[in-house]
Amino acid sequence: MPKPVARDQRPTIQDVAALAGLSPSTVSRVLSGARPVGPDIAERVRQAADALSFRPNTVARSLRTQQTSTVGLVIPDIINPFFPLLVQAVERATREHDLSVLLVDCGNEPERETSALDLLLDRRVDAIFISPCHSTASAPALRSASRRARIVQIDRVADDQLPFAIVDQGHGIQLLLEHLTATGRQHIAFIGSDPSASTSSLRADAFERFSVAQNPRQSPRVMTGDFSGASSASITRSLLEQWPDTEAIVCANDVIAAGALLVARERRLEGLPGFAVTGFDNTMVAETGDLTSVQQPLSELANRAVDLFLGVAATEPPPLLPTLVVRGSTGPR
Amino acid sequence: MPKPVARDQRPTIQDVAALAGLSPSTVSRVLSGARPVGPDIAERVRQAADALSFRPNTVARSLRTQQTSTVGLVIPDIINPFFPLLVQAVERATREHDLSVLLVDCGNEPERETSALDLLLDRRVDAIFISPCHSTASAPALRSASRRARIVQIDRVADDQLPFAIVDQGHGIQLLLEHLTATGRQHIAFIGSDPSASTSSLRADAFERFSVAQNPRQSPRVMTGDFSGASSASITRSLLEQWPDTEAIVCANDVIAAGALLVARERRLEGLPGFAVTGFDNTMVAETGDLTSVQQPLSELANRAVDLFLGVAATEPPPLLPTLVVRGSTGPR
DNA sequence: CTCCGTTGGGCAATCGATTTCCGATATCCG
DNA sequence: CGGATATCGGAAATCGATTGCCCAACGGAG
Repeated sequence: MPKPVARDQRPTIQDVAALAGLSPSTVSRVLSGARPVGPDIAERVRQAADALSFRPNTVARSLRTQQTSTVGLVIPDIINPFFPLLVQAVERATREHDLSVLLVDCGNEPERETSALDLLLDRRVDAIFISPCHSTASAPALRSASRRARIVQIDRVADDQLPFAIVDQGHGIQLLLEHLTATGRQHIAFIGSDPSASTSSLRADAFERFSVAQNPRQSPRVMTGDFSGASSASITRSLLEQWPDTEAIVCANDVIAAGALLVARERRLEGLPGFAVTGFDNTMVAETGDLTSVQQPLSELANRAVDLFLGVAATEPPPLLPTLVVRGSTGPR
Repeated sequence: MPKPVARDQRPTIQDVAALAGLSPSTVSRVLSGARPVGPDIAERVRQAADALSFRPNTVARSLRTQQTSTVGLVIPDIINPFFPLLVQAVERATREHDLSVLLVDCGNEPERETSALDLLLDRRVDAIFISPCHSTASAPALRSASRRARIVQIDRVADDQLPFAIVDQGHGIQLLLEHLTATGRQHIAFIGSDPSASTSSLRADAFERFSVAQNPRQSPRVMTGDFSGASSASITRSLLEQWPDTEAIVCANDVIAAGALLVARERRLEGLPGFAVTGFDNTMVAETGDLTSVQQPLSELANRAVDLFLGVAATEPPPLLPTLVVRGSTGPR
């Protein structure tokens, strides 16, 4: 099973010590700066070290120091175009602290999420950043993992007793609704996505709340359920049958919005020029589809997650605020 | 700097041995099956192990066995919607061999790619899977890294002396051109993407080749350069100024195609109903944008990369063939 | 009944760094 | 100048598993 390829041996700290005529302890101290070392000796060590182009064995170090300088990142589904953005942000933020990212995609299945946590714990990662795939089913595994390593929930939350870094979803919805009403849309509907994701339900809740506040006599126009790309076009059509005077549709994410936009285009051709569609997350899909969307401050989110891990930040800072990105899908035309 | 959080100690193999009244060696052998062990003793070990819910320390194991069961995956840019697909495929394929993925995104910068390789080598990954961000600049670092660990190039190639797993790009272009001519398009143009990616230049080359073969008297209509989302619309417009009778545009990837499609839609409105646009990679952008595209067999690609790493497969198997996915962007209408 | 071979358990070395403890100088002060 | 105190280098323990080697027990063959 393991490959028998003979690669050349890398020098160890012993080799460096031998070449410099010093002890391994001294070499270690020079290289890690753990304790002051005489300048001439330090120089000798450095010379020997890069004569051999020595690089310390991270595995041995991890065993001794009980730190792997690695964080696990568990995400629901990397095909969901939001998560590449999150992965990128986390990767950037952790790199600044010399941490590497062990990525696991659980494919939206809580059981795989659980085994991902086990895997990462076995690997003794210093922390696990997780966007829980299910708002309730993910909680027990999270809780039990939290006894073994630092857990930080990011973007989504399954257990609000554990640390989390999140963005204010309601504020995003508010920005969209303000934009839509400011551009003259009165009757606005909402198409949701997988309600078992905490962010989705927060978006739907926020829509209902603002919708009722704005128009108390009318019950909010909400389609709840999980509408991925393909089904969102048909759900849009049935929405428009049910409420034909709808002028704008707020979608729970960009992918759904893209499907809705196909229908919207038909509408526009049929003489409803002002019809608007909005997405959420400002993913590549929003960019390429000319969709108005909401951008989450992902760098800050990732930084906050790192701060929580390091114990720098408090457990529950006020959530971060997203911003609006206006594009053609809400244009007047 | 390190967090002082006191987590409970995990039991070691010594603890299990003590509880079972046996030696660590025996416990190890039972748990790893390295050597046959008496059935009653084996049972005693297993009981003790899960009484303590013992999980072996992967770090210690790695140090001893000189294997980390980890592969590094270096990608140019996770925001490019193709790479999430690749990451997913690699993650799946490696999981089946109990390998974890250490992901590094180099942001299309060769220097960061080089330091990513160093990082992964320091971490003693068993193999590095890399999609080199630059067809020439990436080569030296790859070559030198290959002396320390098994390198497998995946999707893109920078050094054809090193193992690689790739898909036949030319065949994808051929499928697109066949489809376009079969649906009645004669004058077909091409918009390229970053020519320093090996796949991009292969796609452009293939287009030129087939284009000349089909119509020897006419020089191929090719716009080369790196046209990301935003600029692809304007490049499309200038293409159409230069060759006004163009009936279809083949784009080097889905993101570019999405931009071209915006222009194509204007065209259609202006009375050119048959105007077609195609993408490449069949990413989420193609799905949401209703783009005809080419799908690469990514599971097979990832499996082949794993086989190359394990030494199961030969160094250069014939490249895998992609398939055509027809959608609305090449419809008649 | 003896001898040899096999099976299976344990001791101790090992992987490669870090870190504790110790001792030898060097420094400082009264 | 003696003694307390830093300072700094080295020997050896340590992290937690795997594994080479030894040896006891057992079974089968002669």
